[in-house]
Amino acid sequence: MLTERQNEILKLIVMSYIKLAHPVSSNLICDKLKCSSATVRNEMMALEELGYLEKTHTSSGRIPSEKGYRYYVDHLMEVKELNGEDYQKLQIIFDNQQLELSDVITKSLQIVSDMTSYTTVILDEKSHENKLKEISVVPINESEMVVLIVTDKGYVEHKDLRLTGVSLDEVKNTVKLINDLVVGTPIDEVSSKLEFDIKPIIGKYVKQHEMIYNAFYNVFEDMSRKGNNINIVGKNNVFKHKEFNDIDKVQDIFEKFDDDEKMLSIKEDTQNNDISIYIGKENKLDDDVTVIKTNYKTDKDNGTIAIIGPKRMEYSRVVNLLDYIKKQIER
Amino acid sequence: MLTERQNEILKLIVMSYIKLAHPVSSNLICDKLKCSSATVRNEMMALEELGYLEKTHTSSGRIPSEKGYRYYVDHLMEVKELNGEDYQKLQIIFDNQQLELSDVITKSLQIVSDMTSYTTVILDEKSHENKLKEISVVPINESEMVVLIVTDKGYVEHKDLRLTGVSLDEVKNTVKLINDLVVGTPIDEVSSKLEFDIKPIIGKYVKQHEMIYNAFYNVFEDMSRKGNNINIVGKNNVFKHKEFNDIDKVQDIFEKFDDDEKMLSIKEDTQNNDISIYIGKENKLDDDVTVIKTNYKTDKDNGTIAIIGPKRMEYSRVVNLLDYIKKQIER
DNA sequence: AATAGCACTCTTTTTATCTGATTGCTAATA
DNA sequence: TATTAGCAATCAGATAAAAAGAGTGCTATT
Repeated sequence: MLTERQNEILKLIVMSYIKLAHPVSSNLICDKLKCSSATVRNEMMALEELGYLEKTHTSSGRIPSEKGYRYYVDHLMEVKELNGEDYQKLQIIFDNQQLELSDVITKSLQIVSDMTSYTTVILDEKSHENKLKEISVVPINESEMVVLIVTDKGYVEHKDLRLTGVSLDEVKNTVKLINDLVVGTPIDEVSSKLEFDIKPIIGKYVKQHEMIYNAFYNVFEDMSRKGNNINIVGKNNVFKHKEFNDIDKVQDIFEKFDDDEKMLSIKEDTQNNDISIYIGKENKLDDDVTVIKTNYKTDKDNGTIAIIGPKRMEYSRVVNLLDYIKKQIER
Repeated sequence: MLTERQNEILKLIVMSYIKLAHPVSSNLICDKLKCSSATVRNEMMALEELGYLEKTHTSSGRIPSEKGYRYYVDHLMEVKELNGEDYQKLQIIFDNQQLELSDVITKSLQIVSDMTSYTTVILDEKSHENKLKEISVVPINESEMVVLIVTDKGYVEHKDLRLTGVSLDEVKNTVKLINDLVVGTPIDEVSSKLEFDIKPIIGKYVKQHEMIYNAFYNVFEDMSRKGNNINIVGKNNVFKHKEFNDIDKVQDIFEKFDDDEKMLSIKEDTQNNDISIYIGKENKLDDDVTVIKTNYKTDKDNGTIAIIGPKRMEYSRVVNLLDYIKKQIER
């Protein structure tokens, strides 16, 4: 257990380092505390021994270790109200009744990205709870048509189909058959339902059934596979932080941004609905960053929004922002 | 006018620099030419005086100037066949009959990006020649519905509509009205046609006409504005070239990639249908890169594909690749 | 327990030196 | 006259040494 003064010093060091990105010296701290630099040094030594602080070299000031950030976040950070300016800028988006939900999410995170200089991520998963609402077909010319699929949550998917030597009527018959039998099925179950319910009987109603059946089967297979959406906003903000002042580091993180598997790992591991913070090695993305995320759930879809920045992050501000956005989009 | 030997030397220098990314010395050249390094030096001096070569410092070897690259491209470059490996890798995509055209384009450029380590761009403009084919509406719940718009070229757009206090029948009446009167109209003319043909008479058929009219008007306005699509593949390849070994340069080009106006400027300025090459200052994107582009035109849509790389680019290979892709997608 | 003082450590910056690549020029050669 | 050999001059880049500055850790003192 840390003493009151150690808490105070650790807090000051974390806050100073977040702000100035420079190892913190005993002198800087003793100005704000009514004691001498030597005393602060003694305490710093203790904090380092306990693993909350680190040095960049023998005679440098101290920087927080990951354990230090974690302790700060868990015990020292003051969670205040969302600051006024941040609030106002976001409110412009939330007040706009015109926007669709997905636009609201994207735009609000765009704004957060701009305001904070961090990178934001939206991970949403469309497919899971969507049920097939309606399929329709629009012919384009003799051999081509567009298949439109709408789910009960308003999610739309479309696909070009090229079928030679098949009459439009036959396709329409198939669509009618599917609409009659499969509407209401969760979309990732449609293709298997197609296989067991439609395939055996389609021959009765449709002549060129094999070709048409295959085409639709593929459309639904594609669709259920397409579920995951990754939207990364403000990648270029990476350049603004001195921990990425090295071209190899930048390349590394950019390649991770493009690695879907890595990015999807952000979704994992949250049981609760709160805001979670993963500092450095605590996240699977990159040891040099902190990921702060939360899940959201609306009647249309659910997903995860996350903010990625250096470990030296404005924790309290980001938590406030995420919390506010989550509440607004769930409203 | 350059002498035969000067042509030969310039060509060797450009080719060597493209390959090795290192200023070319007189020695390197005289190995391949039956004359001494002193002779080569004299010629190099002449070529520099004429503006085809540059030095990085007083006693460095020579590198091609932009004028040098331009001369190489116009007069010295041998345009051979597409190389076998490049051909084969692309052919896998073009042979895949399953893929939609837009996927073929994206995937083939993805492959080019991977093979060459350059960045590729697809700029396509959907709206211009598309004519409205069919509008339909799928209700989601009492107040929400999805509007689906399909054009004669198979381009699909959809939008959520929230209308409170309006019956579905009235919306369907409106859609019927629009379908009857506006189908066949180019999509960027639809909203004005709506204003002059539909607005005056809609009141007769639909009660809540104002609200519904406005909703549809907005949908079409949005749609015609959405025409331009920018798809950049292989941004991270920038890291692979030594001209971008500087973090500021990388940041600069990444910010340009995100600047739609800058990227759209790539489309401009081509009258003909050939392949165009813009070296350094010749392009509006960035003085440090070369942009090689061509327009394509299919029955579905038309657009521009481009390859962006350092000025020290494998010109002949890239031209071959672009040419081949263009021909394949226009087939 | 807290502090003042000071030697010590290590980074950063500056300056100097050396090495190697390559040129431009001059004089000799074919 | 065109080509070449030879050589001093130039400059980037690597390596080393020196100086300056920031901040610590320890010891002795309050």
